[in-house]
Amino acid sequence: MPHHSRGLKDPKQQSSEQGWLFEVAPPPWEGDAAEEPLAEVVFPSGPEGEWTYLVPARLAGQVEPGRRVLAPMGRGDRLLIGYCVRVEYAVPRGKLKSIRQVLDEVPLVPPKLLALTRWLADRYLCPWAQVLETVVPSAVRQHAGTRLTTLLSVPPDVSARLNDLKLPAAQTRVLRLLAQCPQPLTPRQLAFEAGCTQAPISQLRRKGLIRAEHRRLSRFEAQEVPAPSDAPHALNQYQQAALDLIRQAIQQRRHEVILLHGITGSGKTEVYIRAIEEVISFGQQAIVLVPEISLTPQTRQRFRARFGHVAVLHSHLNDAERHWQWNRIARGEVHVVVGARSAVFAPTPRLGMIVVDEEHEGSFKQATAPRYHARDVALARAQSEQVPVVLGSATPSLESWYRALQGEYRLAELPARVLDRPLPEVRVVDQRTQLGSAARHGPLSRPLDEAMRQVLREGGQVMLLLNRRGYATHLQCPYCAHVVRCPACDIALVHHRQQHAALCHYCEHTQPPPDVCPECGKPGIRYSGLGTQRLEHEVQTRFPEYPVLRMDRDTMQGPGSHERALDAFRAGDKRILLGTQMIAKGLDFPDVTLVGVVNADVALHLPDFRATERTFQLLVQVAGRTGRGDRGGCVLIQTLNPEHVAIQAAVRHDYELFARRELANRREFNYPPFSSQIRMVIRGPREAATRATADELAGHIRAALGIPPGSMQPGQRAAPQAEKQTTPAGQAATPAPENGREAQQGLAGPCSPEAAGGPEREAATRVLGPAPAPLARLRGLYRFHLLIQGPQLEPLAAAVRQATASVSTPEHVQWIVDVDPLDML
DNA sequence: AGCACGCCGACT
DNA sequence: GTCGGCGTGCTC
Repeated sequence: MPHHSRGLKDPKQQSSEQGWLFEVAPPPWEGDAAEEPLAEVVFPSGPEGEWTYLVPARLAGQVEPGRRVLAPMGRGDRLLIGYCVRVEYAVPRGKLKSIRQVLDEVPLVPPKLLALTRWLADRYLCPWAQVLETVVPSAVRQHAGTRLTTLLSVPPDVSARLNDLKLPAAQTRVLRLLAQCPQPLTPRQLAFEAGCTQAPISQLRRKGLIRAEHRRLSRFEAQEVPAPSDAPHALNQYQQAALDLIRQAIQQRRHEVILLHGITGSGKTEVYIRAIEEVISFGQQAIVLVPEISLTPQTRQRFRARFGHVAVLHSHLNDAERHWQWNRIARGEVHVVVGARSAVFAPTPRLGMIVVDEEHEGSFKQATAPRYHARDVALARAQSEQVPVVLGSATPSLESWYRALQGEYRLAELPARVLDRPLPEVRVVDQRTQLGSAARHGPLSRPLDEAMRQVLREGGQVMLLLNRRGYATHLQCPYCAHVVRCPACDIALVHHRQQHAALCHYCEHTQPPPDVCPECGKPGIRYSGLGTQRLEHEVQTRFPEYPVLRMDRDTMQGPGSHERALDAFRAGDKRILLGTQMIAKGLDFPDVTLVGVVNADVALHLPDFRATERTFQLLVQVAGRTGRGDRGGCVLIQTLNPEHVAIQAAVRHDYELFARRELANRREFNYPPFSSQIRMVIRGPREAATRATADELAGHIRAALGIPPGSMQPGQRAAPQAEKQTTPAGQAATPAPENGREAQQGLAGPCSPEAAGGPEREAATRVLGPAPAPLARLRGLYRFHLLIQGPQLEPLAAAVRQATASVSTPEHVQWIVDVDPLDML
């Protein structure tokens, strides 16, 4: 039976039931004579599902849930590594094979985490074993940094008759030395101490006078420099109120979700730290999830300065370190675990709280199977362990915000910055009126240019955000309008002047930039579309006296490059910092008194219903980089859409305005949080076969959901967000959904009073597509996608399970299933 | 995932 | 007459 057919429900729909994550196994003492221990095993590389094996007597105590085993599979009894997920006492049914060997000395996954992995497999529609392989770091599976060692000791009965034994001199010396030793020794150590070779030791072992045991010991020595300690910062009234709310939940040992909505610079971290202190005082541990990008040395220092026993799980740990940290955490030696996405699986024995900082960040969603969202996993884990969760953000995701409005989460607001610093003034530069002077002013409008000059004259620093890397974002022939595209990906190549190459941002394809049109052969290809490289060039030309620092994926390659760049900016060697969104998040430079957004519209018109949300979040985050010192700050946003709600709300620092408007939009189109979604991408080397598989899958899913084929509900569009800026010849353009009607209606448009809290209207269940994905070809593969949408997730999931089980994939066609997709490209 | 069985075409 | 193509199905 496939493991997922048992239908564990979404925790949110089942919050009243306790213990929903746990399996009940009959206690061993209730079994009758014919019953014996049977192990349920799942295989990461092997057939899907759970397989039952006999536990031979010699392994009786060793086979337990969470430990890996070697088990025979198939006619040839090929030995496979599998995870034991359950041991039951039952009468064996049919002919069963036996476990051959146990691979781990202790469970790699403790019982509570094991239950969580099962929940993940159900929720994200992937094999249980695949989840286990994700949750347990490979360093732990490989026992990295440990060595199997022999430890020698003298049994007590031998110690007692030590004087009665008649032995050769060397053996007597060895035995007496070892008997005196408080700890067991390795053969090597013993030989060294006794000043002899291995021979007398071997003799003693053969005679049974020395007992040998084999243990896996860590060879890893931690060498952490103690961080300078840091005193608590004083809390303002809002921070105190938020902390009180969290502490209540901690003290009452109650599961509760607290959404901490705090504007940039409002001191959210200090609230987390105080709450964690409370957790530690109860002898429990806390997990803090942060986006990978904010796992900087500064963040590490901050936590290490306030807590003695912190494990910071960052991406530069080596295998031995990672394994050592995992064991430390599992032994309960760590009070606080700080890490990115995967830290949600930290094996803390007594979890007291989970904090998800910047909970709106898309990097919490894993891009490969299992495509989990760490925030949602945190919610599930916290519920099963009955502990509070704190979700913190200046711009909460609309999913979280909506739940807070519905009363599912408690809302704590930090509406003021620490030390009562004001928020920066945000001004819009309407580039529609600047068009005539664009040639003279290039990427920097006159107001931005003047503001920069003034700030630099006064000794301040400037940050410029441009969320596109490269020099020119497209290469186009002015005669035949041909745009140079990636041969494998059907996406425009970006010119990188430093590498002197045209390259594809999706597959790393690189080619020399053409100087004649590859289509019509005429010379003079136009390099247009502004990227960070060209911006750097223009700014440097315009401000020759101030060296410019550029941060994007191209300049931040080597280890430590990030840190070095930020140190240079902090020291004031560089006065102008420009870059992609990697400069927008979390940085704290008190001398930055001007932030310029060079083009706020970059992400605004992508074919994705979250485009407005992403733009608003980015603007608020980058605006928050200024005004953090005594000198105040100012933000200039260049845009062609000054009336757009994302920009207007950012100008006013008004999250609630944005949320109200965008929630109304989501409700109208039944997008999340008013519906659940599953996206499927079907890809393959041949277009026709790929499309056929997508059609077949869609047919099965529609049938399973009871949707007649070809039916179109009112308001349904033929394709899920399938608009491309450019449509290749022969490919039918599909009608596009408006990803933000706000674009047209602006703030003057209608806004229904019940927009964010009105009565629930049942959203129709529908299947959009198949249609070519916005990235219709990637790395040489054609891509089609389906969007399955409905009021509840579980029926959609059931339909997808049914369909994927009954459709077979022809010739290299693959599909992926993405539950709660964040990315629609 | 691997491995066998199975049912049709070109070789000794 | 066999060797071998890889389509379907089973593995505790």
